[in-house]
Amino acid sequence: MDFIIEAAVKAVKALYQIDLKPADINLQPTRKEFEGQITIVTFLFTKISRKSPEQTGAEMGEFLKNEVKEISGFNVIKGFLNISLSDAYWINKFYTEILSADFAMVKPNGKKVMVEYSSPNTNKPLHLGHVRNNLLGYSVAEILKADGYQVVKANLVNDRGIHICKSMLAWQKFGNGETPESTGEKGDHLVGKYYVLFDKEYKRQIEELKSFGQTEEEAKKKAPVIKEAQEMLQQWEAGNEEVISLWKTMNLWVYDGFGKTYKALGVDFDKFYYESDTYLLGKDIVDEGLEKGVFFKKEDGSVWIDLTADGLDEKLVLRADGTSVYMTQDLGTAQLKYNDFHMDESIYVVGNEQDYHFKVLFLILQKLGKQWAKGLYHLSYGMVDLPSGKMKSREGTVVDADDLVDEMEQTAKEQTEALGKVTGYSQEEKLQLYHTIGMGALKYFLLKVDPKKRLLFDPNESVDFQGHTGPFIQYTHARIRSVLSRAEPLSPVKEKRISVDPQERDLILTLSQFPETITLAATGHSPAIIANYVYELAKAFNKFYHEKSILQAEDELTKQFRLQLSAASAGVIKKAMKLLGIQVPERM
RNA sequence: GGUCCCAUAGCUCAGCUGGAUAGAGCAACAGAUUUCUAAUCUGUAGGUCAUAGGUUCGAAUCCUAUUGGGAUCACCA
Repeated sequence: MDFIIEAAVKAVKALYQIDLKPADINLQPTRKEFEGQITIVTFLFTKISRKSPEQTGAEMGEFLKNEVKEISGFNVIKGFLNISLSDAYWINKFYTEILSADFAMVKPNGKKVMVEYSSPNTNKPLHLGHVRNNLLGYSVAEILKADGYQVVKANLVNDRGIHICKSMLAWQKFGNGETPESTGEKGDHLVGKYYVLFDKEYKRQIEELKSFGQTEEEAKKKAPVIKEAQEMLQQWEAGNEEVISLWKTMNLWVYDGFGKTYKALGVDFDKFYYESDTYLLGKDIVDEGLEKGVFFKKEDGSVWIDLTADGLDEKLVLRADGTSVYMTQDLGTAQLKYNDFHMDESIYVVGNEQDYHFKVLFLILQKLGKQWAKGLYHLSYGMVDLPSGKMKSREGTVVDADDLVDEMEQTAKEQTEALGKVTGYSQEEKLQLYHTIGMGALKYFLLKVDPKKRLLFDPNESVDFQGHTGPFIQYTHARIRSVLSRAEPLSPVKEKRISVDPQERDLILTLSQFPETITLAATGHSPAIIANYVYELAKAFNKFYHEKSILQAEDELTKQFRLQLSAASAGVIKKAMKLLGIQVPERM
């Protein structure tokens, strides 16, 4: 719409002899209840023109209409100049822009970005909170790709630490040699079961000690199982063969389980980092910081950074005994990742409870003079709550990711069967369809919301399949494909149509916004922008579909035009949904 | 207590760098199918945009304060 802005600048110059910058012109889409497609807000110009908004608008409208051939008409309501663009403009936009092979294909921008997401603990299965993380990370990566970035999807697996030892210990004590093979249980669930068992035993021992007169605090420290777990961690760090072997075995079980969940969710990674490899990193950065005077040492030997001047606190970066803390590790890992890929930007998809941590992490790296630190971004998202409150994996009160996937597929199956839509499907096709629809509903439900807002998930009410949902958009796609399958295959455009109906024009307008929407979503790191866009598109198509006949169009040229328009709509829907990690079926 | 985030219709959410009568979906009610898939479409009803000030020609949007909810301020990760 740059040509309108340019012309408006010209109009102000010609009418009122004032030079404006393009940024001074305020364009917005015309509201549906008014005639026109694009609106110039003219309140600003009234100061210049010293005339009423109505008169100013009318003068400018008249000038623009004469100046710009694409403008076919205008109307003025208060300070709003509503401009109608000619059919020829929309027709041309459709044939040359939207139907062109490279529509919404962005050229590589030469930038590399890393998206780190998922980052699970290997002591328990994934739950709904992880699902939000995975879907967000995957989608943001896809959106950045579509916007021209080279993307590295990374997963930093938290595979060591006291929490892992808890599962291991409980399995040793109560497991009787159980394996995923012997029980048929998914590996991550098996391990998670022992994590919960540990906690039960731990709590029992605490109560026991308390009954002997110990305080809660003492009991928590003295309970035999926690001591054993701590000992196990020390043995792990010392490289005790038996412990390492058990650790490897149980981690493999978990990875096998995670692999299945990732596959069901449709997410993947280019690079895995393991904390067992990285937990000792960062000490050289501590030395570097001490040298540069960014860090300082306290009497006990612990190393700190003073961030009070930045409105934050003093923060520990290395313990007195020389061992790492979380921050030490993350400093080291950030450097490692940069050394590996030299990316321009790096996005951490991590929950908002770590806002403070990342603020500090990025600030420290900047203070250390790391040039690449300015490309770091924390994509913070809100927690997923249940009506009953917070999810607690130690207590087993979580919405399990695998259960959720199953339930979604089951609901999709029930809905589909109730509608009688699966005649002529093979068993395999049915399962595939239920998966596509179930996941479409779940993914859309989680991604349409602004990431930073917390999300309330009611498992009983489940996820809707009607209205503003994934299946609604999938259905629109399927319906288009159905119409197209009834027509002859599309042939290259020989003759162009010369007029458009309002529904067609709205559809062309919406389609044409796809490229800018991708860029908007990429810069804002927000799949929600894509989700809301594709919903608008599906609605625009449904309206068109409802009011205009495609196969029974008035004449052959109109029919061809509408088929092309439908095909283009299906194409954009498919692409946009792919950016959300959602597949669209051919039939449903 | 310090810092950060959130608050829009009964419910779930949009509302871009300030612009028109604050929009969708669900739920409620009323309609549309001998016609390309009704998981659709059309209409009715539903709001003091948490509250109070301020900036502005104009504020849901920006600023300040207050209230409510959440997170964080670990030698846990």
